[in-house]
Amino acid sequence: MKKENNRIKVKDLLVSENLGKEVHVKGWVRTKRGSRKIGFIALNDGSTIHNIQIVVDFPEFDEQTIKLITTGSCLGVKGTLMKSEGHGQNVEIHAGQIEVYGTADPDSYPLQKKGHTLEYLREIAHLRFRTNTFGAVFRVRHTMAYAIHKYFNDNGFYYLHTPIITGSDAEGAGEMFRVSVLDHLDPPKTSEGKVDYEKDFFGKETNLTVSGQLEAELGALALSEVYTFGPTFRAENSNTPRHLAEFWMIEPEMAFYDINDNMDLAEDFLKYIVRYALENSPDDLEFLNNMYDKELLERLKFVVEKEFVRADYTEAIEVLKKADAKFEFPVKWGSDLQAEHERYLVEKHYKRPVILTDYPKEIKAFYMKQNTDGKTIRAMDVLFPRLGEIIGGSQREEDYDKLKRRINELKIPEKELWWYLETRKFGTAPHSGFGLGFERMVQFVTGMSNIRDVIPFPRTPRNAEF
RNA sequence: UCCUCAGUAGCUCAGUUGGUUAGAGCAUCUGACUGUUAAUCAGAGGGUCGUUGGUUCGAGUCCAACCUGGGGAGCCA
Repeated sequence: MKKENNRIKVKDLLVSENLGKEVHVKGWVRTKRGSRKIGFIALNDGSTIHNIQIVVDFPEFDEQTIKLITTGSCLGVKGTLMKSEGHGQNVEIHAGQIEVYGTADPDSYPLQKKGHTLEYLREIAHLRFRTNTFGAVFRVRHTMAYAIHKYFNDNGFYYLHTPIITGSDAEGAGEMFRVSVLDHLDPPKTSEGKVDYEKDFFGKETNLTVSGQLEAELGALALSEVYTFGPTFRAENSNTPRHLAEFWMIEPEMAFYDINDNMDLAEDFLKYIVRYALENSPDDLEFLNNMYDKELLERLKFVVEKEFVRADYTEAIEVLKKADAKFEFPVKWGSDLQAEHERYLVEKHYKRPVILTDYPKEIKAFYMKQNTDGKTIRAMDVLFPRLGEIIGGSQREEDYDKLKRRINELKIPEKELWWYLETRKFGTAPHSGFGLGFERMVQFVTGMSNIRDVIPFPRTPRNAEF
């Protein structure tokens, strides 16, 4: 790879053995301190959470130039890499030449040397990358995204790009964002007075996808093992630290996997991502551990090392009924588990991640494979500490008649799903899959408590800034 | 969407049962200092108290609505 004009990244300089050599570094000023004659600049270029210290003999430089070096300004520095005379760092650069690329007026630059609240930084999301915290979070996010692709690639999965714009609301996963080019003040109308989407761009009603699963299934029933990893949209009015209107979802879909194979994959996959982050982002995770969540590293190691507990829904209900805890919502077979129930199972009872299976069919989606008892389906939810449900998946119903009957029972427009049903008509196969919300996984690994702090530009109700 | 807490200087906050001229730390600016580590020390500037309306002789403080943010819940990933 061609490198730009001999610049060396801070990450490499900090472990460099080339003491006494001339080096060129570029980055943004975190702090400047010192006296009349000597100054110290902490410079960061995003390659690592650590800064390189630039030592400046002020009398050797033009006073006007020195004045431009303030917190947030951008510099290129040529100088000599030296063993540091001070404590706190091994090496430092004694500046020979300083070029100021961009100034940052200290009076109006919104970031101080001192820490800020996450809420304040959220308001300046265009600049928050320049803080230690967000540098760490987004480096870890990248590492995890890479780990996901690597895991699937190494295991023979194909990355399938499912559509962002969809013509069906089949899954019923939530409220959708409509995609339309019609004049919303004066749309064309049908003779019945409704909006005439035949006149719209696609000739039908279209929305932003809520899930790539159904399309992924089509791929799996030919390519055997596929996964999607892309943006997903929900127009729900959810105001919580765990929900976004636009988030990234990972959805593997595998032919010939039953529910047990599915669980094995989910557990192995989650452990792989956590292990990969621990091994490849140790500095960033250590920083987050020290600053925000003292038990973070311990918890991550725990997840990697311990086997997840597997239990079925009915068992979980029994545990909850016997539980020595007061719940706001009643525990009853047939109703969905509430957040408090999930938390009790994971944090109090089993004390490790839990995979729950065989839920009542009434509370789960139409495409899940029905058990022979006529009451439950082969669904599995992976429950994590702090977050609750992090993965939802199932073996899919591969029987044409059963699937069609369920679609009709739930009054889902069968016509819209003709293509989905055809896979069960021609060469159907047992298959399974699951969905993982990427940001929730990043939350778990970074320990950030608000999901808005693990995606660069969060989209939430009444907020689409940047 | 519901419950709950909050909104005062650039940032983080204090502000007593309603009472004269609204405070602190940090940041910024000026000065001092030859090795600092969120440097230190001295001084200075900086406010329509979220918005609108109301109660009152008098509102940062009480009331109402709205806006914004945090936490919890629902919906979910």
